[in-house]
Amino acid sequence: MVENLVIVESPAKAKTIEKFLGKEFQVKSSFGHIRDLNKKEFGVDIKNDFKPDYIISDDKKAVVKELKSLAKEAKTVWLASDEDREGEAIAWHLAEVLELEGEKVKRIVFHEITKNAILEAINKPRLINKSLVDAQQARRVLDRLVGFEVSPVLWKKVKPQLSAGRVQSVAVRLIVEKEREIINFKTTSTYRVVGIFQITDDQGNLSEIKAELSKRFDNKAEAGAFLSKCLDATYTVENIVTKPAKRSPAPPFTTSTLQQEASRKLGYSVSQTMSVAQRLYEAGKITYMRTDSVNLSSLALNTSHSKIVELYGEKYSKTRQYKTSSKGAQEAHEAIRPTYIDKETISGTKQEQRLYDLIWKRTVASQMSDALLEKTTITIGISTAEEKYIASGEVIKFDGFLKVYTESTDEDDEKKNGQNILPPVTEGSKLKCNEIVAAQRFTVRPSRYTEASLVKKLEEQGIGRPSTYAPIITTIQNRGYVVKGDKPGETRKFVTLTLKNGNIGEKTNTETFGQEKSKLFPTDIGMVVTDFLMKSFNPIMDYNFTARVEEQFDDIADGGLVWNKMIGGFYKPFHKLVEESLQVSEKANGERILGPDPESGKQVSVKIGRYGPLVQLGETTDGENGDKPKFASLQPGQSIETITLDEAISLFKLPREIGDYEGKKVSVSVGRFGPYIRHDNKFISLGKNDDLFAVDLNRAVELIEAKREKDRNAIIKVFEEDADLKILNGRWGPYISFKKKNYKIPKGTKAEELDYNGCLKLIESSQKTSTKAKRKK
DNA sequence: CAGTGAGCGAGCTTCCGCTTGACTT
Repeated sequence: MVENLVIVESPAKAKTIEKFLGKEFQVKSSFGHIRDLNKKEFGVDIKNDFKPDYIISDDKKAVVKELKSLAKEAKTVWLASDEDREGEAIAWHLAEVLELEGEKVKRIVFHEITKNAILEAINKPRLINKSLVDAQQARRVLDRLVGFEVSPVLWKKVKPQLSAGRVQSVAVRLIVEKEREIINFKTTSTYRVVGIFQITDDQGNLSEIKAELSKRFDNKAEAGAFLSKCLDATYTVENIVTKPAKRSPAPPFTTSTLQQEASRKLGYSVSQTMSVAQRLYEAGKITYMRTDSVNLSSLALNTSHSKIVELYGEKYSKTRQYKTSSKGAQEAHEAIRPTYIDKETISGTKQEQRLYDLIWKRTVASQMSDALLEKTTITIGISTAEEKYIASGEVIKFDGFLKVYTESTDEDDEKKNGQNILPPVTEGSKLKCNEIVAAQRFTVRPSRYTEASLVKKLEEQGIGRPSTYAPIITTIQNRGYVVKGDKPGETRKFVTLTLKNGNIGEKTNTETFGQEKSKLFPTDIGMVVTDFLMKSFNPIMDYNFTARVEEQFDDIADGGLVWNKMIGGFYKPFHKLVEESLQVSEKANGERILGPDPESGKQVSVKIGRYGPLVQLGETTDGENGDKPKFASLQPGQSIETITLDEAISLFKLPREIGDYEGKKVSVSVGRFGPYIRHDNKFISLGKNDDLFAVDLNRAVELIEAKREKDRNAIIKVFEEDADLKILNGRWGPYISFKKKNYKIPKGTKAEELDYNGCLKLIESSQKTSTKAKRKK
């Protein structure tokens, strides 16, 4: 029998700690929370002072059973969950469920997983902090109240299965507002003037200075007038300013900054980053990956120092302690760093190695010296005009942390990271002007959020936690509020005026702009739901809502506020909003009237229907006279917000008949799975580059024949015994098709060699496992 | 798998934060 049972949250942590503690300690994991509010019911007894109804969820029953029996045998149970609100609550739930009382239970916390820290913690046990637990209960109950009262309003007013919540609804709001900002953005242009000057030094070497005019012109005429003024101008260096500057490294990674950098530098999605990090953590290669702390342990600081000295020398080392600045941080863990900083590389998959490399560099760089720079600004005067040219350069005098790592930014503008060295000049020296270019530049419209930049924004507002950033992004996409996608760039013309060799020339070029990859776009549903929530539940949609309730949670944690009193204060006005919103009879469908149809004069409108966004021709009230309105679904890429009358009207022209083939009609239309050709009751998807309104009979026949060819190759084997049973070749390789259901062929089994009985066996065994899986759910 | 869009009502959905597997149709 082991006398001491230590319970931590994660099994990987348990394994490490067990090694530090002697044989008389057994370390187990709770796998996070063991109890939660009842999911099938409302879970909160509103009439009874918001009493929570906690239950042990099915997937935790086995864990709890094991912990219970171990706890019974142990003399002392050490609850070592994290030192934040959620961790304290986990400890409390464990104490309750395992029926631990008095001397038998001890609460301990440690800030780093080292032998010393843990032994120290064991020597300084404390009691469970019930105020902190209450703050968690308040957080939990508030989220349940919001989610389970507002979501049903959406089912009634918009569409079933939708959801609303303190975090997700605000995340969607951010994306919707960004989209409207883009829709409403008015592009303007100015003329930016750049002069290219030449100077010859004493040795006769020629060098070039690129300088930008201090003024931008509003239009071509003004820019042209300026260039004319410069025809006979001379240029003089009027002023040279040299200033030292320094740049400091970014702090070590938190969950959110790791997600951002892995997205920018490695192109990982937020969830991808988290699962790769999880594998590194489980392999003992990095510290815990869900954290909001930038703190490094003293051990980490020491190994960083010696590693930096070893690799780059003493003057590259500068030990730094960072302070967390993000709102609502709870700092239960260290920053994300390599467990062993002296290991520059690791074994593992390519993905793991790249992420580890990023973490290693960021951690090490954070403990390195500042980079020292010299910034030079040269002002060039024009003899015939008042404006000045400004040339700026930057020289790195000492690279410091830049030797290892530079943080990326979201706005990858034209600026290069490299140095821009200016040639040596002296005040008063004359410059020869080689060329002046005045180019039309457009204002840049805002870009949509990436997964990672949304996480950044949420963190800045104190919304969501490290463990929830990735799930939030999945949720808002699963609910159909947001889609991740690309947008092709548009092209536009721009004018450049050039002054060279005493002549002013004009040229018109084209450029592409506004191209976006892997960005978050709101759907029509997302917009309609956001508008509805903004109108009916404004206080909850406020960007500061979370921050304000967090303040109250802090008061609860400090013992200054009783949790169910706080919830009561929130619930009364909130529930009134719920009731009021239900009293309004009309549904929220985002309807927009586009105008009359030029042919029939009937009204054309767009709105959300039962099956998604649609256009409608005619009004329902017309139905009295026998004419029912016509409907058509919007195509992917179209939205209620931006569709034009012309685009809407062309949707009614489907299905479009384009001719006959083999005596049967060929038509084009669009369905749930995108645009298709219909022929002889068969459906063939259109290719990505085919235009629905441009496809002709020739192209259609091509596609029909291609499809026939593919179908011929699809059948690998048929059986005399049963016509329903076939072996087919699909997207993922061979599979068995039987009575309209598909079955997998296990790896190592050759499809060609399978006989009738072999197939039946596979079908039987797969049916067994699938019913098992269903039962588990 | 490729129609649909009236209205009613059965029975369903839904939150956020802690954790890791079990899943690949």
